[in-house]
Amino acid sequence: MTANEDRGNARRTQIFKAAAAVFARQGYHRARMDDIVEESGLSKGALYWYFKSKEELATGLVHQMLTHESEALEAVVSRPEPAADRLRFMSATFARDLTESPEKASLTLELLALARTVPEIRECFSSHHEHFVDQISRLLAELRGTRPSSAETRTAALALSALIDGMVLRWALATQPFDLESALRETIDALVQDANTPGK
Amino acid sequence: MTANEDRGNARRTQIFKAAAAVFARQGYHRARMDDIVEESGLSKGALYWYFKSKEELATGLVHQMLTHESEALEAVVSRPEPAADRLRFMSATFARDLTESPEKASLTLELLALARTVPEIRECFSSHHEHFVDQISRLLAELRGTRPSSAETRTAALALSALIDGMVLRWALATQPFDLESALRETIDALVQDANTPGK
Amino acid sequence: MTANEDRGNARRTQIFKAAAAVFARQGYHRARMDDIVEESGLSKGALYWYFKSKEELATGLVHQMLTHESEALEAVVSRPEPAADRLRFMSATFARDLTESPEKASLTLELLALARTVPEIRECFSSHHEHFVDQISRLLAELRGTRPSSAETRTAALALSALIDGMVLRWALATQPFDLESALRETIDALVQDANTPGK
Amino acid sequence: MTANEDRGNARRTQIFKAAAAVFARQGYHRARMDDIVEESGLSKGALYWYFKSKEELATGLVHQMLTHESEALEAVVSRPEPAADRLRFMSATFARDLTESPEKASLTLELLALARTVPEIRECFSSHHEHFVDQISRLLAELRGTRPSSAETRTAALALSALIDGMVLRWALATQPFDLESALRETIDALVQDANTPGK
DNA sequence: AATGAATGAGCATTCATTCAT
DNA sequence: GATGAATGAATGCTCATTCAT
Repeated sequence: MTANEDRGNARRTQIFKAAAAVFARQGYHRARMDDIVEESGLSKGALYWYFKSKEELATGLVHQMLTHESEALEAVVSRPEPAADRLRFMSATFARDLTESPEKASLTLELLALARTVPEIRECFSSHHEHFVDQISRLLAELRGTRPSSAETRTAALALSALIDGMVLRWALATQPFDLESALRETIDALVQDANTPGK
Repeated sequence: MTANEDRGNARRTQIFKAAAAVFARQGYHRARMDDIVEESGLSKGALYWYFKSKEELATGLVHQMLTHESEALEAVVSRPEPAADRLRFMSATFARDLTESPEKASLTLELLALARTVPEIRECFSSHHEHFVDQISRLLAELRGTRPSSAETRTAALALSALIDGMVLRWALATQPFDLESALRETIDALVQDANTPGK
Repeated sequence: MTANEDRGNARRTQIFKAAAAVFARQGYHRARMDDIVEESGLSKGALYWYFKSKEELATGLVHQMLTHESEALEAVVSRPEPAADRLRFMSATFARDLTESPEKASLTLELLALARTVPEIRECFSSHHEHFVDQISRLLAELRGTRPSSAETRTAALALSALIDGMVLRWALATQPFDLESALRETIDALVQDANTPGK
Repeated sequence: MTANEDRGNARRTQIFKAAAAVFARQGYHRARMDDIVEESGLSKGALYWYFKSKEELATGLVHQMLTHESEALEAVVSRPEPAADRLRFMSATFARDLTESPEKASLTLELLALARTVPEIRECFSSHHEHFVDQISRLLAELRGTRPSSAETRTAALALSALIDGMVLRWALATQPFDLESALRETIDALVQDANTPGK
């Protein structure tokens, strides 16, 4: 029955949202299933009806989050504008999203730590990272006029994506807050300029 | 008595070592105090004689680790060689160290996640990050002939240090292992080349 | 649902009974939650489902015990017989109850000691003491033909209730056992006689 | 060596004082040996040099306290004044002492509860109670012109001593403080008056 | 599907006591 | 006699998971 499936999906989404909030706030290990139950407005039985365990819930959440993010990234990369603009747009979108809901960075850090211990989660992040590099490679290839699969381009793409992650990490932990968007923009601008410099 | 202090410090070091191993292996939350007790060869009472709680132990460990790391970095940055060489050397040392003992990256990720929840740990990382950027700024300033405090230099330094962190993160989580040292070297080389390019 | 409430109350009663037995036998501090769990036949989780902590369990137990005792006392005081008879009856009932289950005195002493440390328990005993004096005042007032609120009557009631408590205390600790009922009876008889003596 | 013995006794007294303070404040079970160490200004080793265990320390303390109290009582009872005055004086002294240092009542309640569990302490209190009744009997016998060993006199003495204990108990736990001295005085006065009444 | 009472293994921490110095 | 670091059994409480209803 589609009606049932719909309700099921709605429930799952509801639970993911609650779990995301609680994990971001308290961390995975300090989050009790009861906290998620309360946050979600459902009952404990319901929660266990949809997810067999806390770990499975976390795994599902990671799947969902990274899928969303990949899709968003792909949407940006596929736009018709010039590559440089798309790069800047991507970075800005990314930064704005996190600035508006900083708990996302927190949550991601938490789930990254969890990835060390839970192979399935690790797999998710690992392939997401690869996908991320692929997309950035496409952009950089256009920008530099190289093939996306060239070693140089992939190295640059890996560097850029690592840079973004590292910047977000520092931003999330910084005691003296700084503006993520401009920090990223300045860096990207410098790199894009290099890319256009003949001889590069 | 210095003898007592010495023994006390030896014990603390012994405990830090055990805690580092156990946290790296199992993560902070899955690590039981009994595991650390066993790993350290001491008794539970001794452990609690030196650290009031698991959290205080973790905090102490972070202090110690980051202090060591800062000192190591400073030693490298203060060498007499040309800035570019020091930069490469730093990156190589860093990469080799992690490649030889990959559990360090694991441990750091774990403790970074803990920083979100434990203010004192967060403070440690935050100031360590700043210190890191300071040192890189010194190197880049020499390299580019600018002042270490110039906005451009600091932005570049922030970017570079973020890049290193992000790269290590990806390396630690990658399902398909890659060579951290060469990945870092290639990136650094590219950047150093840029830096030497007139007009930069 | 009333069915659920009923079961809940039954559980609570079951736990109180077990806790009373264990506290009486071992004292509050030497009683382990596991002992109460075993005595109650429930599981540890169930116990903590109904009481958040050992202290809350003790507090609840005191509430229940003193409420019961107050009601019993009130029932006796409200009987239709002459005041002197009610006084004797009360004392005899009290003594017989304790003689039959001496652990009650033990338990009360234990909880009194706890009252020093736990404000809520102290409050319980304090107001129970006041209530006790009120009831005795009613009896003595009838007996002596004064108002229950007259200073003399209240002093006498306070004295009498203190006397009963003190006697029970000595009885509970005496190495050479004595008969609580007759000790109380003789004292009360002497006092009642005084009360009837003209000029009092 | 007497010098050593003296120091030993001084130490013991010092420890008793500290233990009394800590037990009164925190109760026997919540008092840690370390608390007593700190309060006494001695070291842990020293404390265990003089007392083999916490229980032995408590037992020794009870011995000391009750011995003091018995001696004080005996001193009062042996005075040359009329029996009624001595009775009043005893009660007043008793009340003033407690009012000035209310922690004594707390401490006694705590140790009474401990008596339930520790036979030696129980024995102490039990014989102290008997001694107390003996002394009161002497007073009442003089007052009433009976033999101290007559059943009536002993009953009255038991009642009076129970009354005092019970009153102190209530006073120690009362939420709404009352004046212990006058409460006792009024009661004693009433009883003394009775005692003088012919026919009693 | 949903509820929430019940389960019980797990764990951080405490603290009386010991003992090498 | 005195010190205080070290010991380790003991224990209150948590919380993921189950299951009768």
